[in-house]
Amino acid sequence: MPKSTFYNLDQKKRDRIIEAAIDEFATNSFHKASITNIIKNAEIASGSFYQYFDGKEDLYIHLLDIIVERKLEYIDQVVMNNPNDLNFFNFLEKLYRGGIEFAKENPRLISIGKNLMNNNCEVCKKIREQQKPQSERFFKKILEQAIEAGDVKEEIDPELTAKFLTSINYSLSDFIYTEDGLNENVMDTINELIDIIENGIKN
Amino acid sequence: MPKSTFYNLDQKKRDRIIEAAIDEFATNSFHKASITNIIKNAEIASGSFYQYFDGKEDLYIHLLDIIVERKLEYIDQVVMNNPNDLNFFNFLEKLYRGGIEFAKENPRLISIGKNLMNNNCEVCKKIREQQKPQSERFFKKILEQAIEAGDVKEEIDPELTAKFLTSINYSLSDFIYTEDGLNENVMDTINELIDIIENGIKN
Amino acid sequence: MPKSTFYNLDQKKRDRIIEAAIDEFATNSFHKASITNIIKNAEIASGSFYQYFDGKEDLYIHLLDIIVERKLEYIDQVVMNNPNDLNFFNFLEKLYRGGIEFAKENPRLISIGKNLMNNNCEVCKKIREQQKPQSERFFKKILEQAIEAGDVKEEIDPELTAKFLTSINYSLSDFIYTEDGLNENVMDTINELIDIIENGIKN
Amino acid sequence: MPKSTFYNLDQKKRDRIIEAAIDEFATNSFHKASITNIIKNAEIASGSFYQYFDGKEDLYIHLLDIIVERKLEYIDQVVMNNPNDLNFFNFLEKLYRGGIEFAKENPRLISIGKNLMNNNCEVCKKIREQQKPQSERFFKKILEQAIEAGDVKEEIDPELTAKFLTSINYSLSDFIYTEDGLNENVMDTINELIDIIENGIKN
DNA sequence: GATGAATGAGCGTTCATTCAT
DNA sequence: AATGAATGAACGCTCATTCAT
Repeated sequence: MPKSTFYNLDQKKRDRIIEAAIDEFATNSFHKASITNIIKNAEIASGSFYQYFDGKEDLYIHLLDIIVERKLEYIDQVVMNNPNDLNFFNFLEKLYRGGIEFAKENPRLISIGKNLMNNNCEVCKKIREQQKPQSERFFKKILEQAIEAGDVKEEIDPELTAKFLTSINYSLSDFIYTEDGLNENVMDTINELIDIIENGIKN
Repeated sequence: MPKSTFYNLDQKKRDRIIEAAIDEFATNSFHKASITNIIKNAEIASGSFYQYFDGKEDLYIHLLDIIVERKLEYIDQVVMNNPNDLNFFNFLEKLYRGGIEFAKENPRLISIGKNLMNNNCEVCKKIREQQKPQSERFFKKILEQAIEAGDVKEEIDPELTAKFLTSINYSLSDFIYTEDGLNENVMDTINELIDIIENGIKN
Repeated sequence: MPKSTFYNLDQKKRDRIIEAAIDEFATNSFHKASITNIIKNAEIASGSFYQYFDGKEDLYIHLLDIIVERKLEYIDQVVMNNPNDLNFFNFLEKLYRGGIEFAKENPRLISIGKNLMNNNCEVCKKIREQQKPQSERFFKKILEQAIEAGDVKEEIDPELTAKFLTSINYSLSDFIYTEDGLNENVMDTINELIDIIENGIKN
Repeated sequence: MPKSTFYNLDQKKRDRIIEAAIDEFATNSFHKASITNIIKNAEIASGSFYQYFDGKEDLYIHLLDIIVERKLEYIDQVVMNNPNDLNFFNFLEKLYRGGIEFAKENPRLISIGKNLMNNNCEVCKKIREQQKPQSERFFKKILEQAIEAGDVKEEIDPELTAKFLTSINYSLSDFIYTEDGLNENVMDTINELIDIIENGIKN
């Protein structure tokens, strides 16, 4: 958690620091990411950094909080436009679509997230243990609701399928880029994907 | 590429170096992985290391070559046992099963692979750009064969579905561990997974 | 010397600062003692500190003045109760006894004093050069009086013996703690000590 | 404990490092002492230092070992010249004399020792707890022998008197310097001191 | 008089790599 | 071919002090 001094800073300076930090952690693993670099790019004094944050790990965790927060805004938009009569597969489509759009607009944040998920350093492991199950629980809950609503067949194992949907959700951002660069027809892709899943588990 | 001096070493010494390197890169990101540590654990002189390899990156690339080579042995076994009358979905099951088994028996190698895929450092990006399309091309080829053989319906986009199957293949190893530890029933999991896919794209 | 602003502070704030400073200098050498820490524990603004004192050294010297002042109160009590018919060795006993009691009740102040005596940093050396001779002069004076009064034999060298008595006085506080913790019978100890000295130099 | 690499160095370089370290620790408390400074004065690369020692604490402990070792040479000389028919007080005189001479010739080592005894930092406390009782035990042992031999009267408490003699031993070096500089007649001083003690505890 | 953000020199330490033997 | 000492840039971080408000 940043210290209160960080929140007392004017918006511009705070933004400069966060921007520099995102840049650095997006292009480097936790250990490679250099506080020295962030300080240089944010144009603050080295001592100042430690008046805002407890240290490298503190900044990193704050960055992850920001990512979750920003991603939730996308999900919220989906949920807002999701009247109860939408079925599970339409909901899933909106969710994945939101995820893709978020990834498209925030490639650096996605990069940080991916590094977190795959880096075996102690800090990353610790943070993962706190955060991992949340996404799976979310998918499990909406799957159970979908079974109850009759959208999804009863025989599937919600826990396993939740893992499956989570995994796809995580790797979705990989679909944005083809061998040759940005894939402009991602939305078609999503629809095909949903079709496959729908054929697999619909009631 | 290791220098010729490395291949002139006796097997035992070479093994010690590779073992130490796998250990180090399996538990640390490229940057955090310490040549100093590898040298210590392999019990060689620090100067010697630079007579075998050009540096850290050279060793890392060699390690990745070893991983690909070892994984191909598993796939080869599957292909060997794969008479032409096996249909696409049985083949896919064997492939994934082989992947899971490989992951189970070589957790350190999988760990290195995951790090490679998700680390945005220059070295990792460079290597990925060289290696990424290979797996997708493999799946695309067998998908096209499966369409021709009538196992898979014609309407699907082979390129997209190849990406999809590749992505699942990569994330498969995540299924080995549940929240509570080792998942003993992975094979059931695979079957459920294949069923979902089969329902989605079969002819 | 604290600035006048310090003396304009209300007693409570002044006490908080001195308390925090004593705590810090009692547990750390001059260099390790942290103004930052003192500021935090005294709950004042960092800028304020430099409106009260010229800096770390200024505060330290002020602390030493306080210690001397407080110790003199103990000695004063001894002197007050010291009618002229007390002989030198009774006086010495009272003096040492007072010292022990002071050390017992003010372990932090003693700790600061010991650090001052043994730290070779420039600040400490400078202060020592100003303060060291005072104690020796005190003992020399009362020794000369004791010789005149016939309590102590004429052959001893007052200057040397003053050094000797001063040195014992300084190290007296070490006797409070045995290897196994607090020594409950310190007063017996003192008496034995005085006996040894008395046998050594009495007339 | 220095690493083996340190002992592989040629004598000259080793001496330069130890000299620089003694200089630094003699004039600064443990925390103030700067490895950077030692490195600069010893004219070695910063990385080299950490190939010789595990770090600051390791070097400090090694320095203390050197001090003990060098001081024991003085004591050994005394013991060598100490035929059994020497009585306790002659022995004590030689011991103190040796101590004084050692302090005279090695003021920096004495300075380091004094700092160790009086610095409340964790490192110093830890080391003290391991080393403190040794000196007192030494004096207690020879006191008990002296009582048995009839040199010292039976009524004294050996433990207390050992503390007393140890304390004098420690503070002896303070006698070398008077207010006005080096005291040339230290040996007379010692004799007077021994006389006082002898009058106090002899049989 | 009070505040607390800003500063930057300095610290101990790590590490990939070089090079003389 | 083998050795291991030497190197020095870079790192995360601390701290006394300054200064604008």
